[in-house]
Amino acid sequence: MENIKQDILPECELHEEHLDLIERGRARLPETTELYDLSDFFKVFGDSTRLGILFAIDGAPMCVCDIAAVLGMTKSAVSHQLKVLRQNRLVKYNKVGKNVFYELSDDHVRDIIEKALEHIEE
Amino acid sequence: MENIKQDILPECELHEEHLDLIERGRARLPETTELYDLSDFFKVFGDSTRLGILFAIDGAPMCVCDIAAVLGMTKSAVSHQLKVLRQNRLVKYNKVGKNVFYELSDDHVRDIIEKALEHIEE
DNA sequence: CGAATAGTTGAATAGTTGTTCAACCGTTAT
DNA sequence: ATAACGGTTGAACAACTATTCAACTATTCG
Repeated sequence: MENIKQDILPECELHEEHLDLIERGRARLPETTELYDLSDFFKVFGDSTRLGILFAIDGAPMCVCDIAAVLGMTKSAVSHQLKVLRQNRLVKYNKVGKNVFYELSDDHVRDIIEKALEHIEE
Repeated sequence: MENIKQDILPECELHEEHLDLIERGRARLPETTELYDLSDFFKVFGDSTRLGILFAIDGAPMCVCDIAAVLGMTKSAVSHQLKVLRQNRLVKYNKVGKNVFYELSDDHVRDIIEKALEHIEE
């Protein structure tokens, strides 16, 4: 999902103390793939439509049409975003007749959003 | 940062039960502006370079050049992303001679990243 | 002073992303 | 069977975003 950029020569003069800081900084850095997984995860929450969907279905499962009505959007747009949420396992669904009811896949999702809300209100 | 889409007519047939579901869904939905603030906040974390910076400076303040060396990127690219982190008050800095040392603005940032890491490892 | 280094910035470009539109599939009801 | 509805999908387009490049500021040092 993103390009890899590694092992480019630093452009600044590297005194001993800085070399030490760089060494320590590298040690704190997670694996590249983990960094990408993490940013991809946050990207899912970085869209107001997807957040809206998560809030809407939090507590009561809803079908696509009703989610679209709640958000004031087309079924298609909502369905596209539900696909993203599905792929990241943030929602689960079950079909009932012509309807597909979506709900939060677990309470973990709620936690993450609440933590962020806390930070914002300050 | 995003377009507003509201009060579009729902396209699906609205039986009474669905009207009730929609009503409840709307009640759970936060204010539009709050939804945008929240998604904007997550967007900041939705980039591996910015996450890398946050991990790198977590624990020890670092100057731009050293951050660039840790990540294997140019100073310019790092500086651009530091600006985003500054604007969202996730980092603070102080100048020492020619260097600008950046550090995490508070422990809240750490918490949020850890919560997400928990969710991913599963 | 002038040269060198650290950092910032704006414009340009390439890549990504969200919504729309139209076509499609599956289920239900006539 | 066929029409109608709920939902999904792929292509296209517009808007956005991250990196690069070059130019710039500020500070230090000779």
